[in-house]
Amino acid sequence: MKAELEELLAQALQRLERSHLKSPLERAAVIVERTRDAAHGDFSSNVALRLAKSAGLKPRELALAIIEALPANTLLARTEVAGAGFINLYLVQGAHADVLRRVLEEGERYGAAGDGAGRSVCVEFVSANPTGPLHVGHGRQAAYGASLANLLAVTGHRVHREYYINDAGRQVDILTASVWVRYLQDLGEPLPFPGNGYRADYVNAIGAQLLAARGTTLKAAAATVLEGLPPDAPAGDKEQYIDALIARMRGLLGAAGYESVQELALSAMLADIRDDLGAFGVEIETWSSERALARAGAVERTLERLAALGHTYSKDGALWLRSSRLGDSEDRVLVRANGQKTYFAPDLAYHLDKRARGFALLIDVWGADHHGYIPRMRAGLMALGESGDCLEVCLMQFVSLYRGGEKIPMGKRDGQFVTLRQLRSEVGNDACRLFYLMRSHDQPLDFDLELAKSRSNENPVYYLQYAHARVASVMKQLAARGQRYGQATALANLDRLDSAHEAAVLTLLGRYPETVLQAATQRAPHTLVYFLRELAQSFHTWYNAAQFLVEDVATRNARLALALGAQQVMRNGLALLGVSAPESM
RNA sequence: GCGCCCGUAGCUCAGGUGGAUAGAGCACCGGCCUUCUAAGCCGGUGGUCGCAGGUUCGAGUCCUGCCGGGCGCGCCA
Repeated sequence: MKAELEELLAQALQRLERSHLKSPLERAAVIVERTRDAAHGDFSSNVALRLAKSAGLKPRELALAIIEALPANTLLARTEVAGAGFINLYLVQGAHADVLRRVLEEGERYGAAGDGAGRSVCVEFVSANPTGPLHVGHGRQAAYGASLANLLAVTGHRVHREYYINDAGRQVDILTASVWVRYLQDLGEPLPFPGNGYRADYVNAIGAQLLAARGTTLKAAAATVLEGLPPDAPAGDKEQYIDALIARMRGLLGAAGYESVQELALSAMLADIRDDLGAFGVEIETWSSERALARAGAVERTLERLAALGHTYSKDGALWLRSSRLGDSEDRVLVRANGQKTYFAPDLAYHLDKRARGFALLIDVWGADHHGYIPRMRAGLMALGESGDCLEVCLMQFVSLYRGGEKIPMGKRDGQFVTLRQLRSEVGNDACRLFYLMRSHDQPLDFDLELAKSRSNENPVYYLQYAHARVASVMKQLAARGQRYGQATALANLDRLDSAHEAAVLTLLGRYPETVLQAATQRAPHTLVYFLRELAQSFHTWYNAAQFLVEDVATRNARLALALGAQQVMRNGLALLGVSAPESM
């Protein structure tokens, strides 16, 4: 609709270009937008204001000339010049009815607008370390990533949802040792729990699982384990202690024994995470393992390629990337002096792998605390011959939990944090998803548990769902009265939808595809939430002002058609947000 | 010190590539159920858009400098 109107204006300008105007006009200057105020028509354009100077005319004069030069069309009922030189456009009545016709015809496909042109996009999100359950911060990333992926999919992109598992490195070793200590404690060994270990219930549970699976085969005496180890905190250094403990565990169990504990711990954690996301309605197509990638030699190949291209050098015994030449503030270490790779090296290999798998665009959803990491990743990709533009990072600001106005402290090591699972079971998936998506991603989120739980009018979830359920309820009432909805009758009588309330709902239905496109383009699912609130409000207002189930068959069916159209758009929008659309409440 | 994000109504926040009188929810005040679900609707109160300059027909939006808040600046992940 918008594009067609812009085309009409462009044609009018072309005519003027020949007769009135001196300098040629830029096509890009023709912009038509929805009006905020119905008194300004359905659409308006500021093109005359923008071009007045170069045309050598006053804005209002130019606007008038443009209107006179408009080609004949079937869209516009009337036009006017208003304000400083705006051109207001009023659509013919039938144009609104056509929107409803399309909604009912396209059903769940309505709103799909194909600007993506089949571009393949990999959306990587959550990617939490498998050393503990997902917490409320991950939940926000999950809701956002899933919704963004949905939006991209309906705007013509080929979307792939992915989770990167950091299943290598020191944190996983610490988890492994923590589990083993709990296991030994269960066997009665008087072993102190390491100060730097993961002290939480889930570690105890995995320890018990290990005991059930392996019996006493991994047992070692506390004295043997502790012999010669440096002191733990507070007397000593907890980092040194845990590293020594891990080394001791490897020595006592052997590589295979150690690996088997780690395997069990990782698979338990991953099972929990998969289950959690699944229950949250978040679909992941590929779980990429850092370890698997490393074992396949991808990290080594990446380092070799960087070296071959002259982007690395050695200094102080470490291997560095010349990232400062590619937009980063400084060079970055890839391999430490002790021979161990930094987190950066395998992560870069992983991103290269995604490109090799054919994704044109890599969208990463990260926590805001990782923002300093972006230039380095981009520099790494550029060093590997990729375009810096192939990576796009969406930063999620933090989530703070409140209960009754009081902030809940969150720390990962002390076991005090609130998990996503706890949050979901307390407030429900729908409230979770919507609360997570109500704010812009670069706005910190204060999540109040009591508010999200409340079944009151403070809770916006019900407001949206209620609009959907109300239509279902009307249809049930219709059936109870022994009447039926006739779509053909409805479509033949759409001119009965002549009230201001009905016009408002129709306009919103027409705006839905633009909203979806905008939300996808700006990576901003929250704009869809705001739209749906508007739609719900517009519907509730109409519902209260008019009776749907009236005697007159033509009017009744026309109104039901509009109600069903609003319900359809509400359902489509909620689906993109991952929120359910109930038939009754 | 440098970098990223933020500052809009009492509170929590929206405000596509600059546009017409700055919006919503909550809170507060007053109305609406013998009629399709009152988890709803209608009306009202409430603003120097952090401050100061600049760009132009026009700035909450763009530029510069301050002030205030959050986060990050490891051979951690």
